[in-house]
Amino acid sequence: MVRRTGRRPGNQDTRQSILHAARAVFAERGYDKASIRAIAGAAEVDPALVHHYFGTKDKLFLASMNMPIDPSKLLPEALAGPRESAGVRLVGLVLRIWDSPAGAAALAVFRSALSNEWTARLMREFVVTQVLRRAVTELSLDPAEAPIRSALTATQIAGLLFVRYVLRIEPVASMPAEALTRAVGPSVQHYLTGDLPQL
Amino acid sequence: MVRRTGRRPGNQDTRQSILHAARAVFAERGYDKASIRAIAGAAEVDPALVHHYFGTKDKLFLASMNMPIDPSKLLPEALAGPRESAGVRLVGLVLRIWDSPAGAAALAVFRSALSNEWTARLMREFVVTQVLRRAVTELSLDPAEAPIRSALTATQIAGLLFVRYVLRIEPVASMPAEALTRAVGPSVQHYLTGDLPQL
DNA sequence: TGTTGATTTCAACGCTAGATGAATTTCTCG
DNA sequence: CGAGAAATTCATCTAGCGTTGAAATCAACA
Repeated sequence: MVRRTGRRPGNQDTRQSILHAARAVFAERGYDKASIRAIAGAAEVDPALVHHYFGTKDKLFLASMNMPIDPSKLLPEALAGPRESAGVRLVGLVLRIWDSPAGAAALAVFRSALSNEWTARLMREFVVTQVLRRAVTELSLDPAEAPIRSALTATQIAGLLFVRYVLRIEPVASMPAEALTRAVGPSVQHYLTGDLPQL
Repeated sequence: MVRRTGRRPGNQDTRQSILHAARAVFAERGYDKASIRAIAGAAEVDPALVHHYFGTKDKLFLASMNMPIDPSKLLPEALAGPRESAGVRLVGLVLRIWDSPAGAAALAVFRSALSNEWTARLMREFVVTQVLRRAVTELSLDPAEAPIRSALTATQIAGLLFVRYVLRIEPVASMPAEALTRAVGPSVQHYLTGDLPQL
């Protein structure tokens, strides 16, 4: 048994404070404009401490995005049930996530995806492998049509998030999630299981 | 007639080169990551010259976005015709603009809209006052329903642009515009003139 | 108490950014 | 030509960034 002397790990509140501050600042400003100094300031901590705990800014970003949402648990839950209402349930799930406190992390990735190339790649891979591909198998779509159906679905959902949370165009910005779900769900439903025009 | 002595204005090539370079770099990198130095480099010009002609970076951005597209001429053209196919024509117009060389300027605003707050406001005001409001009157929508209809339309179109030109998710990224128009047009049409669920 | 090692701070490096003002070149006209 | 104004360049300022390494602080153990 290795008897370690010296100060025991103790105060890891600060590590958590930094993570919380990082999520908030990344969500508000996006990856590039969120400075380590600003995050440290929000956590009332010295900037160097951030590096001491997380190394680089990249790693901090990944660490702060890591915990929040697990689509492998949420998606099947939303997609299970009648195929005819999967679109509505999917939109509802997305809005519920984004409106929740955990949605800050998702918004951070979204905001960062335009200004920064590697966060865009991060988001693209996440969307494609964790969301779309999963939805495809869950709904047992025709493999030939699956890519186009999921990409079209992505257009409607991405646009919804863009207008509601980034551009904040009214009345979409402050509508209750339920009403928005009823309005947008059918379009998604159509992309998932409706007739496709000849391409 | 005022006869000014000294060197006549002459070489305005450089001013134009700077504008061209600015549009290209802004479109590729977005407002924040497009540096004056990079723009000057692309125009093969000293960075200070850019300031000499345009003052600040803000003004350069506005100047380079100024000429390209005039929605007051294009929109009526696209919206005129049967109401039942206005959605398809609108999507077709948008894709034609973005695929054209002039679309670089539009893409610049779009890319910049997430990373920078005042460019987002710029885009929001442009979209609301120049596009949506115009479309509303052109289609003579019910004033009570107009805001929600145009905002929903914005979600679908913004998402389409986001997935096709920013995230570049296949197959939407490289589909011919016509096929995409056929796939997405009906959704837009539904938002413009279809039945709205109770809100 | 004094050693130890984790926690936290301090000061600084190297870099890039937008912006400025003086200096220099280049052209046109009297 | 040479004066004068525009076009263009040069050196530089200030500010912020991520990052680093050494120093200081602190709590638990021997």
